[in-house]
Amino acid sequence: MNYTNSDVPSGKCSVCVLGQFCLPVGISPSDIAKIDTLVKERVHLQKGESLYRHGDPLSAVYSIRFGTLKTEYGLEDGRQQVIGFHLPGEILGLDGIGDGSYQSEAIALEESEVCIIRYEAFEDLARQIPELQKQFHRILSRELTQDQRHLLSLGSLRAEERLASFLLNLSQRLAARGYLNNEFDLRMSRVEIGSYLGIQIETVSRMLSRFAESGLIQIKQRHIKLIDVDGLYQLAGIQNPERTVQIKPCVS
Amino acid sequence: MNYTNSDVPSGKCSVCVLGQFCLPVGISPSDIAKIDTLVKERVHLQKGESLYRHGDPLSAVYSIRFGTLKTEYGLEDGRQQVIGFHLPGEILGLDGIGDGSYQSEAIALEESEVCIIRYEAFEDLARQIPELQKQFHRILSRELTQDQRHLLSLGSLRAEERLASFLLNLSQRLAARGYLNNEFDLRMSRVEIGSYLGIQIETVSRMLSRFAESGLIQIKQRHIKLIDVDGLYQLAGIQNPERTVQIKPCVS
DNA sequence: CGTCTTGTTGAGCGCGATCAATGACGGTGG
DNA sequence: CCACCGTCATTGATCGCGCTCAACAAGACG
Repeated sequence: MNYTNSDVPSGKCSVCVLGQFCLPVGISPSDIAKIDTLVKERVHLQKGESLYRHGDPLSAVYSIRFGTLKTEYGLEDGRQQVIGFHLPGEILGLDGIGDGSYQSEAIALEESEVCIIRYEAFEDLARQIPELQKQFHRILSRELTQDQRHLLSLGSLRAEERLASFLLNLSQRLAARGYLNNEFDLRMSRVEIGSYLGIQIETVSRMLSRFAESGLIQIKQRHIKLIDVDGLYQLAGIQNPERTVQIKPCVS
Repeated sequence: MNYTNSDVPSGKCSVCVLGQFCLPVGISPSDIAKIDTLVKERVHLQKGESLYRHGDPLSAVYSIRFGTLKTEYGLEDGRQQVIGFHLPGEILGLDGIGDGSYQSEAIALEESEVCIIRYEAFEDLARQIPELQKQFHRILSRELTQDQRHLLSLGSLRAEERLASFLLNLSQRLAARGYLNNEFDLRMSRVEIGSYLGIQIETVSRMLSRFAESGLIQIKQRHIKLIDVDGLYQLAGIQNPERTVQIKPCVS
């Protein structure tokens, strides 16, 4: 783990391109300057490095500047469950607030960098800036919703449907960040996808091949291209939200 | 749904026996008095009634005074996943904060009563009482941890293990509230347990019968008695936390 | 008492797990 | 540069846990 204490412009929230997805949503420039004083340090992680481990005392929460991380939750017997994959602008370490120590482990899937948000100081600042408090609550709440969708997937969907909704969820989140969303690289291995979806890697592989055969996607190793997005939505058991938006104006 | 606007003593947080599990943890009596002015209304629910539905605009979060509720998350095609079972002192409706409308539906499993916590006013108060803010964040964070355990269960455990850890989790939460924790009534149907655990009701039934045969539990309809708690922990793939506590002093 | 809902138990099947072999890269050293 | 190796992914063959379908039992309720 490589700590960087940086006062260069790119280290400040006020000029960070992720402002619209990260903590500073809906906050006035003068208040963002206050956040700048709070978020001064960053951590640089190589692929495979841990940001925090289960049981580490909570001192900070983290926002991803670039890169991808996974969080996983382990059993005494060694079995591990991947809980989430995390993209730039997302906040990590929130499960440490409850009991003062992280419950999961966060590991970089590629070279990544995260901003350190000292938690004590952050809570103080959130009390001073109502919009910051609101945004933090929104982030926590959306994290809950994301986990609930994940629970629905593991509890009620078949392997095929889980994989389809996983790909679509990833695509949506990439799109929200302005990345190319119908063609991207999977930063996680088949093992990690399988763990996340509660299925075996052979099943992941087979389903991806089947999707490709059906003309829903193209896949070469970890590079994936979504061809028939509507078809994927149909498979996932949910409607394409973009379609819903397109149709609404016509009926109302 | 039956609204009650009550100024009787029992309606106040300051005298509520749930204070130690609910919002007012770690808050001074004078500050609890402020919470009293916020939490004046309650809702009385009959079995089967909804507290809120998916899409309802968020106006409040709720704390359970008595009774049990389930939250579930639905798919367009009708499939539903039970996300959680909720006991007195727990906060409901947190998934509505993210986008201003509830993402799940909360339904009473028995006659229940919840306190209405107007959300706007609550956020204001949380800014004035640092300990209230801290406690709220702890509650949100623990909710995340609970969901993560649930994900581990659905993603990595076999049916038998899921059921064992479900029973133990319920038992722990009942114990924390001072209820009898080795003998209690399941407030939820087999269908609801099955949905929660991502297995079919026949499997729930069979596993319970098997547990009873093995002498781990006694069960008659919805009344359950845990006989061999350590055995259940072993089945669930986790260690009995009470044992860990007992052993620790010896080795250190 | 019959009816309806909820839970239990049995029999057979199928989805996805498991075991196994092969293929595709990427890195490393000769 | 290619040969070698380790890791990761794909594909096939077989197995088994849990699903599905079905019949029956036990309460709950009018």
